[in-house]
Amino acid sequence: MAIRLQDIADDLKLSKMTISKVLRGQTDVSEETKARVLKRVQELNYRPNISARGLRTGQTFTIGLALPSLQDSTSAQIVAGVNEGVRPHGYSVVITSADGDAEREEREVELHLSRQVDALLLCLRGDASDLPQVLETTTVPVVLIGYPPARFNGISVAIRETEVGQIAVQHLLEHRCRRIAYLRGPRTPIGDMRFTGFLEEMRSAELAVKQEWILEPQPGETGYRSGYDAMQRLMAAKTIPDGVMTYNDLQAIGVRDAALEAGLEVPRQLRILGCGNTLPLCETGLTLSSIDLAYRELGKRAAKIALRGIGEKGNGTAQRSVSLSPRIVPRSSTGEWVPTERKKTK
Amino acid sequence: MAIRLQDIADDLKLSKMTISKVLRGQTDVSEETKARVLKRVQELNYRPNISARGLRTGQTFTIGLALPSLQDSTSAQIVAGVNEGVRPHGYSVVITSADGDAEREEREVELHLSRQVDALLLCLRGDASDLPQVLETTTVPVVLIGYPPARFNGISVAIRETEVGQIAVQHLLEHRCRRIAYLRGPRTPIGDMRFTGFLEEMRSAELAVKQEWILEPQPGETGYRSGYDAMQRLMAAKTIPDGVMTYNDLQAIGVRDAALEAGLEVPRQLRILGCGNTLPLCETGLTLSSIDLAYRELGKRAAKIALRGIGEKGNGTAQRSVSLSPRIVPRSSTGEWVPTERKKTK
DNA sequence: ATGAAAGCGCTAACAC
DNA sequence: GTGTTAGCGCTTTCAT
Repeated sequence: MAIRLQDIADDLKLSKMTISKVLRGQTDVSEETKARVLKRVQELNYRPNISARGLRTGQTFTIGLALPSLQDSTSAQIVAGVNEGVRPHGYSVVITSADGDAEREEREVELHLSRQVDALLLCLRGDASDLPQVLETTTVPVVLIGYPPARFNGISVAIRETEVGQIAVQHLLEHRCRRIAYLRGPRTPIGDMRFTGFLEEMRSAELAVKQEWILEPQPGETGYRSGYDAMQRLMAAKTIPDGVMTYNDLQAIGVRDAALEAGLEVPRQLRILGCGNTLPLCETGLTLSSIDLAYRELGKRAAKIALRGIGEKGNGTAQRSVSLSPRIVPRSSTGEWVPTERKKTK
Repeated sequence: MAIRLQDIADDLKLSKMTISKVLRGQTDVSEETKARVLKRVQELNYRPNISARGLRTGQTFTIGLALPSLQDSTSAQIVAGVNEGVRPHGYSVVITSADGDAEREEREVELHLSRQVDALLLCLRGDASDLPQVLETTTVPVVLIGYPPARFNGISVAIRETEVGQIAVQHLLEHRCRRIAYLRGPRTPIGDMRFTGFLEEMRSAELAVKQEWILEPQPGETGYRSGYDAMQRLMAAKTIPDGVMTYNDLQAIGVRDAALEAGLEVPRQLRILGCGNTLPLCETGLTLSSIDLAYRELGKRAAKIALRGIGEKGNGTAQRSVSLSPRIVPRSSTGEWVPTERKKTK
């Protein structure tokens, strides 16, 4: 077994209480004993047992992060952000993944509660319509990451997904697009919100939304191919759009390739805007403009809010939900046509 | 406070001992009480306090994962793999990141030990030369992910990095390359091993290794630009290579772009092999051949080994270290020149 | 088949 | 300043 408080006490002929006090920085200990204790603690490499402390104090200094999956880059960013957010406060993060399974989502939450996490960060599957039932009978602070299901009235942090559609249209308009096509994502709340934003902004710009320029990929098909296929369909029509916005970056690359193969000039004849800013190919000749979704920041904010929520039992200065605005990352696929220019290295 | 064993006991007019037994599947309880207990446990939504259990049994059912960073895709894959590996055994994973800081690496380990993790998975910074000192005074099973520093004699799991260099050369040879260039990564153990493998295989194929075809990027420069610049240097020489292998995929894309811009035909005149298989652009016209490093599998294996190590106190059936072989993922950048062909969708 | 007692390592509350 | 007592929620051991 590891070394305990009692061991130090015996060694120093003190009571373990004194050791405990020193370790927690209580002031009612003489400088001398404090020094002796600290020294011995160092030497013996003592490390407090957090389980025991947690049992006594009711705080585990652990927060749970329940994710729908760990495969996608979104999750990875959230994980990084949450870690960053809790670090300054000495908290640890326990991560679980439901791997897209609704039932497991429920079990995940149970697991975290069982572990007595001080707070729970919950990120539901994109198409989840209900909150895990377990949450109804619990008192730990929960922060939802992403959009909450219907009747949820707790705290949540999310990206303003409608703005995604809005700024996309704005950006394309600024670059003189008038015939804008939209490659929808799946029929999830997020997909719908982006689309709503798109429609709103098109309307307020008094631009026509042609039915055939709104494309919907096959369910489960949101990869490169769906973008490629979509662009082919667009080019088969009488009028070809001069701007395309997609649900994610991979689709945008598909759109780009289909367009280039058909001899279209990008961005002169067709401007392409991806979404997610997930591709690291930022310096390629024809670089993809995209929309940054700030998931990392989202995770960080969620963590901060949760941590603040731990102190104030009931509601107190009740935390408010937060939403973050997406941001256009302009690159050459929506920019002017500039023959690739590079700095010489010496 | 949450609901406790005692609450159920009171409610059912039993002792908490009986409840505990039922919950842990002991057999010396009558079927009838068992049923009653289970029912009430469900209704009251009881969840055992794992801290308390851990305090008593000495097991926390938690394993620690200490990473050097959370930003890169490698980490994300390891995280996913570890999670997958522990799930079937009811373990949870606590993740920490040192964010590239050597001192924090030490503190990370301390944190995990303080949390009484049942095992620790440790992934050191690429240029770490020493094991955290804390480990010398601990007894929890440690599994090192990646290559161990010099005098480490514990268990580790790693990718066979020398094989990376070897299979790269083999693959290029099979595709009739004879003038092979190598864009080295940083001077880390991993970078060195890959290079060693490269040299070995070149030697056994009796191919010349020209000094000017071994390129080394500026320290800290392993992105797109370093590949682009490297290729420009290669093209400035008298003889241009007919095959290039890089340290990562982004560099390979840089190489590709520089080559294409200069009018070289890829793969006919120049075959390019990346490393890491990290770019999701698998379906673009000119797709990048790469080497899959199986970090996810690595994480999974590490977890499994650690879990097995928990039971067997001392050494027993002492676990052995494991290494995984990298795998070529051939695509068009090293393949024959095939004009992009695509299936029509109906 | 059920339960009482003891204790895991720690800290809050209160002596001295 | 320092030490004593009690107990967090659970399981191990041993009576009944």
